[in-house]
Amino acid sequence: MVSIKDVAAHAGVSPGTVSNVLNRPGKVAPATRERVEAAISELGFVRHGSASTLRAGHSRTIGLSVIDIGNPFFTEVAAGVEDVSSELGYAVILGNSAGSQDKEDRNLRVLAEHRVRGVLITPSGEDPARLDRLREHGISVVLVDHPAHRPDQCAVAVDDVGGGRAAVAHLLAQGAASVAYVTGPLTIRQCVERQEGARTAMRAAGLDPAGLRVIESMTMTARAGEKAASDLIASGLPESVFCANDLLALGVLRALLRSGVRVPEDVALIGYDDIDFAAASTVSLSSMRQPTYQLGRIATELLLDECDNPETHAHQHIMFQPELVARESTQ
Amino acid sequence: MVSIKDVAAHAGVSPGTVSNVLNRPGKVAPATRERVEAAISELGFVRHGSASTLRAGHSRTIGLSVIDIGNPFFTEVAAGVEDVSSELGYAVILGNSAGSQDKEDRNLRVLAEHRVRGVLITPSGEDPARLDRLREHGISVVLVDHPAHRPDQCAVAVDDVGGGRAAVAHLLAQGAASVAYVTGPLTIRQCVERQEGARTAMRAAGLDPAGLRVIESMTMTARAGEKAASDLIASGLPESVFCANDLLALGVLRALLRSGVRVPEDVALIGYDDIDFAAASTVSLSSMRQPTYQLGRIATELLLDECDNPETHAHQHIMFQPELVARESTQ
DNA sequence: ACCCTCTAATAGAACGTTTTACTTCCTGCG
DNA sequence: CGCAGGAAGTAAAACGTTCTATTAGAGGGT
Repeated sequence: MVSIKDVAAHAGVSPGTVSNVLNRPGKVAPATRERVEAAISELGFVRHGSASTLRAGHSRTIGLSVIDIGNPFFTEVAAGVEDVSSELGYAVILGNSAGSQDKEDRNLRVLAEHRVRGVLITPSGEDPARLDRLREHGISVVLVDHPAHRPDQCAVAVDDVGGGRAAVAHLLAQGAASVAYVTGPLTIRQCVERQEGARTAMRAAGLDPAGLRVIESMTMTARAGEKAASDLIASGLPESVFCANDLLALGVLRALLRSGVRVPEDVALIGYDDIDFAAASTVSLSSMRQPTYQLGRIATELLLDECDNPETHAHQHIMFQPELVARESTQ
Repeated sequence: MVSIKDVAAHAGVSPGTVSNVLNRPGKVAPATRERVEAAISELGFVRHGSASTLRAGHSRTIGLSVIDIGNPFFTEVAAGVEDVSSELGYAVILGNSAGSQDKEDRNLRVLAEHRVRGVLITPSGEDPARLDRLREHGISVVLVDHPAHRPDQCAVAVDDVGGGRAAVAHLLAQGAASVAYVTGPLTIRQCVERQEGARTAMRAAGLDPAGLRVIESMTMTARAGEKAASDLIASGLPESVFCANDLLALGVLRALLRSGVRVPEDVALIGYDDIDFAAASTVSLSSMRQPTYQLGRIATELLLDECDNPETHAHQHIMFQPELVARESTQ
């Protein structure tokens, strides 16, 4: 394996000069630089990242820990993260917590061992202590799709209360007099806040928020949505349904149409996330769009700014507003 | 930052012993081991992975380079890769080539610098030279969803010719007398091979393979599928349509239904990949299922076996058969 | 001619592990 | 009693970079 020394010997300079060519090309005379660069490509030298990290004290790698890489929401976030990182020459180590705190802990440990420059994480629980431990090791943390735990920390989130309010306000504006909320586990922050928003909208419209019918599923999949819809049909349909994500909504939609219920004439339906398939389903689905890709991009930019410019960096708590996308299922 | 030396001092042993506790716990007396372990957790020590990699000459990291992380197909592959890696204590560096050779090259370079143990890649082009360069640096390469370039290499693929044949054979068996093939760019190996399979099936049924109507789109999205469907409607509908992936098929389905064409009564329709949404759409979509998650798992197992047991490792070329999943859209 | 500054390059230590060769101590056996 | 052999632990040399201090040389101003 060819090292910096071999390059140095081949170019007739010292290893330090080669290092300068690599890291501070301005510091070395043009003629020498060219000679070194020729030697590099001639020998096919590639820098040993670990040696570099060891000596320099920091790596050009960040960690990304998400809850479910199979969920289109996180996939788009990951795409944003990957794009920015790749532009700035950073590598991304991917961790999938699959909702398990254990797995998340294991992943964070791996990231700590790699001495990543920073970590982007959508935490799967509400315990900030594990993240504080990372910070003690000098690893910056930026929260994604989650409000900040503490002031000296960046976070990029979306207003879930506002989103829930807007979704239900839209249903009510379309003339619905009753609303059901089909949701995932109410241990998940997002589900709870969207529910809270739904109640706010009802209150604003002069309805009793206690009248919100809540159907809670353990998973947030289309199958769970179908199940929820049959519960609704069995116990009497509301005039409108708000689902905590689009997968649930697509399941509800399918089960309703199967049973001869017309959407939106009999029941208006709105989802959340605006995944690609929402627009493509047969009765196109209204939804709350989140700037998913941007979430990933901005979080990464904040993280890398915090790493590369620690003295000028200002911590930011960014809160996006989701955007209502009205389609056939509500009009 | 606490190092192995601090731990050694705190436990009253030498650094070498701490290293042994970490890497070969059997070699150290139980009493000492406990003392060291206590020191480790007391000081909150985490091993410096780069130092370890530098000295040991190899890392516990692999690279994963895919063509489009936004595509559910690759997402599921990634989930399989991540699960196996995480079980065996390996970290995964993610690279998204987005179909660009340049970006793929950049990603491979980053992986080489990180001295990853191996690389899993779905190559975006057909040039094996770049991958050979990795091998010269001692990095094992396993191809995913792509046949092997050379015998001394592992590869995990799916029979795309067979899949195309089975899909079209199914359409013909359902009574269709004409077939259109809606595909992505015919520079993509998978699209070409599925087309070849389709022709084989026609030949086997006594039809002229030249009668296959081919509609080629530049992207493989639902939108492209809708466009393709309007082309078909404008120029006269075939009795059946085979799509190179499910996103195209869902777009075709939607456009057809919108125009009052009944599926499957007027036109039978089959997709490819069997993504989750295929089963969830209003007219559920027939498709060719690929063992996507398994693809990721097995490729990773092969790679890590090649890395961890270089002497006993036997290179394998695995070819899965896709499985026909018949749903409403073809019966 | 002398001192000062500036540029270009170098030597060599340091980063935190792993590993090899070595010491020490114990145990069992002839 | 002496000695082989194993177990447990240590000291010190790597691994391939980066970085600090240092040197050598080239001008430039007085």
